[in-house]
Amino acid sequence: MATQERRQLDRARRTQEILLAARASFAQHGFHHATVDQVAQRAEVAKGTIYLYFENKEAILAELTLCALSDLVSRLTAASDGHSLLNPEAKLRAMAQAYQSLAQEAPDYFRLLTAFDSGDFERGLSPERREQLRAASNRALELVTQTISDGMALGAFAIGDARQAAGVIWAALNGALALMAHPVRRELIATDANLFYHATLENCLRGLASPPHNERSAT
Amino acid sequence: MATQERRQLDRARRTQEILLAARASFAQHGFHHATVDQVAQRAEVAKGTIYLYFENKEAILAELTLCALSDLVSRLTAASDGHSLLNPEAKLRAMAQAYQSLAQEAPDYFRLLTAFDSGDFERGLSPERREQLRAASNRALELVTQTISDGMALGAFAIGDARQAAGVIWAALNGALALMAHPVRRELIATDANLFYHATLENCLRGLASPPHNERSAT
Amino acid sequence: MATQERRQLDRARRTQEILLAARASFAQHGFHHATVDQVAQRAEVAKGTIYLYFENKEAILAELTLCALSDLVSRLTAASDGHSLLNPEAKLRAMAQAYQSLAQEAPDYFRLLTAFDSGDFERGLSPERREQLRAASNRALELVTQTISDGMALGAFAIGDARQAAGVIWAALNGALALMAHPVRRELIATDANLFYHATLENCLRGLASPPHNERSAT
Amino acid sequence: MATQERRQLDRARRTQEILLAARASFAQHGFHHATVDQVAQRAEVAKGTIYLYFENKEAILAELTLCALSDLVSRLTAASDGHSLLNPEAKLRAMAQAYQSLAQEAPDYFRLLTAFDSGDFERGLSPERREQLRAASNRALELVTQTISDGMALGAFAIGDARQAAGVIWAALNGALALMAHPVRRELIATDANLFYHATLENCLRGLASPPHNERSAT
DNA sequence: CATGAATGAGCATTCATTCAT
DNA sequence: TATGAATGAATGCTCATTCAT
Repeated sequence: MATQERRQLDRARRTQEILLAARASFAQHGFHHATVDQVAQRAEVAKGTIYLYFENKEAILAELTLCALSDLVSRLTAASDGHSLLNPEAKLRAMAQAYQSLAQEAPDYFRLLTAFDSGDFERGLSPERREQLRAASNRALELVTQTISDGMALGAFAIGDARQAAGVIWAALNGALALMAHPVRRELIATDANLFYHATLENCLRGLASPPHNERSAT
Repeated sequence: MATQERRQLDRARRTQEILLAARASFAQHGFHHATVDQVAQRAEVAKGTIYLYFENKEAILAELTLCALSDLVSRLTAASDGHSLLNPEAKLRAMAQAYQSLAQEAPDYFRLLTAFDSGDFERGLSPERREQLRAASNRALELVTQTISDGMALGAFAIGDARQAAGVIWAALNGALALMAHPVRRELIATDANLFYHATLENCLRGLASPPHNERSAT
Repeated sequence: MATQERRQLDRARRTQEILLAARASFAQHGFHHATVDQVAQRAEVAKGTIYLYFENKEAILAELTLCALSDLVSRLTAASDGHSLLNPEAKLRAMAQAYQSLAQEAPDYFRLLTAFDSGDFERGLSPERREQLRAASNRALELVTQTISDGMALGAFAIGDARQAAGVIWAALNGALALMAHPVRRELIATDANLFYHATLENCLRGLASPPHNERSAT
Repeated sequence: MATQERRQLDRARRTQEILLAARASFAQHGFHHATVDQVAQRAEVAKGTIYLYFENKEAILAELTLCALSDLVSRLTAASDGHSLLNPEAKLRAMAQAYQSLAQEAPDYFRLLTAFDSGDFERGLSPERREQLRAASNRALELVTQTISDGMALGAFAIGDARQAAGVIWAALNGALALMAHPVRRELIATDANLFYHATLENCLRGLASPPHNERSAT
């Protein structure tokens, strides 16, 4: 029936409105200080309505994080698809840029991912949600891993474990973005955020490409 | 007067007790969920007394973060001092290990640093506190920067900006520790935390050492 | 028109369904904690529909109480009809047993009566409802009163006011059932519920039968 | 130290004030509808203060119930002590009168007892509280039981189980008071409350005194 | 008639901070 | 200086009731 379709559309639209409002509120005040009242007000709904669409304040956060991850995967996929298999370095650069674009264009989304990474909220997370988040994260990581694998096959990367290497890049870029996100830190390093991100990426890539020279000097 | 000295000592001791209690409480429940009551109880002090020593709950956090930074600087200094100027790579490895040891031996301190990095609390931060935090951070970064400078002078590192390079390492290691701190992430990358940290570090070092090969393929 | 009849039947059926659902919900969670949502769900009706059949949550309760009273009257009538006018004591015993059977077979109904007796809900009771409840109660009491009157006429009971005596029996049995309904109380008295109820009844009956001996010793 | 004494006195006084306020509020609106705000306002304290003295809204109720039971025990004891062992009937009458006086002079207390009897609140009752309540109830019942035992020894009562008989009286008087507490019920029985209570009591006493005549007609 | 989405007042409870002693 | 009782604003969540479709 058309009515039912309409219903579902309405529901989806309303859900989106609430998510949007929550996203803004969380970004502005941080998850802990944002109140459900604020979200409701911004979404122009009654407070109770929120609870018709989400079980919890935390559920909103989880959903939002999922959206952020989904956004990330989209960007990474697009970046990956836009480059030849034969040039894995270029592909990685494109993906890194996609990551940065997320951080710049949707900083609130990025903060959400960061917050999730830091394990700040895990209390009221249902197992299914947790699994969804894990799966989405995995999709993102897998894209990078695959690219590195391709590079290894081509002899472009002198690396043993592709997935680990993907993690290393992820970690480094994460760290770079986190550092740049904080005024005090940015000021400390005294480099433009873009440049710094770029420098981090290139350092990683050089590291991937160069053979593991003797670490005998270690320890 | 001896009385005054005594007073200052008492005050310092009491301050330390409160900080210790707060550190434990914050670590156990997280900053937001830890209550001043708990801190007071653990410190065996009346709640009001807390406010004689600290302006705020946030001020305790700031002080604690400062302690954490100070701890970090100590460890880095010790690591730096233990190695010859002539082997900057070894020195960097030692400093990285010192960083990791902080994260492992004083995870609560490390979480504090991470939380500060993520800009989670800045609301009630007095300008002086902020400056103190900046200065301490700078001291830490400077130690790394200096080592890299030395390496550049020795020709060991093919890098332009030592401070930036220090930042890159910092960012990467930070990212690695952050990722490994989260069970879901750790599981995702499927590598032992120590190994992953080590891999990240070595990748950075290789990146520092290898000359900037052609980036023509970059966008 | 047949349509109208159909309508009325439908309405009645629906009303019954809702009442049944409410009865179960109220019994399970207690009136205060049962929600209209639950009732609606159990009745397989939309929440709004409830309000087409009942003005209020309280109105449902009132109606249910009325049903309970009606059930009681039925049982009492049956018990009364099953015994000869010539043996009023046996009749009273039968009626008391009917009362107990209600409490045992339909404990939710009985709780409703008890709750009504305790005056717990009177807020949103319309005057008509109140009158209906009074009338039904009166019917029940009248059956007992009549039996006692008969007994007085036969000389079996040495009592002045039949209605008052009926009230006394009612009160006593009520009290017995109430006491036995509470685990703590039952444990306290340390008697089997059935036995206790029986003892209460027999004590009442002995009281009815024996002449009012000298009360001079009373204060 | 005098300070500490003062403290304890203050605390006790405040506790009493809150209890008094709660007692009034609960009586006026019923436990479920009374709000902590109301209690606080009536007690002329801030809402938070309530929670310094009581863990819960329910805890207030429990304490209040305990007070009510304590009051009851006092009255029963006084009534019991005022009469000779040699006249157990008079003693029982005095105790019944004490019970009634509680219901009349402290109807809110009595409602509390009734509510507790009806098992309305048991959710958040700590085991210790429950035990306290049981113990107090037992003390009350024991006073009646003892008197009946004495009467049995004197041959005044033709009864087998003293404790059960005490329960029967308790139940009957409870039922009488409950019935009289409800306007609709009182109107129904058409007797003055005092008279009805008295009639119930005397019927019980007659029942106790008269030998168990043949129940052959039962069933 | 039936639906069920929307409402928003209401509530118990927490906790950082103050201040009289 | 130390105490800890008092404060009261703030918050997440519930649920009876309404009303547009």
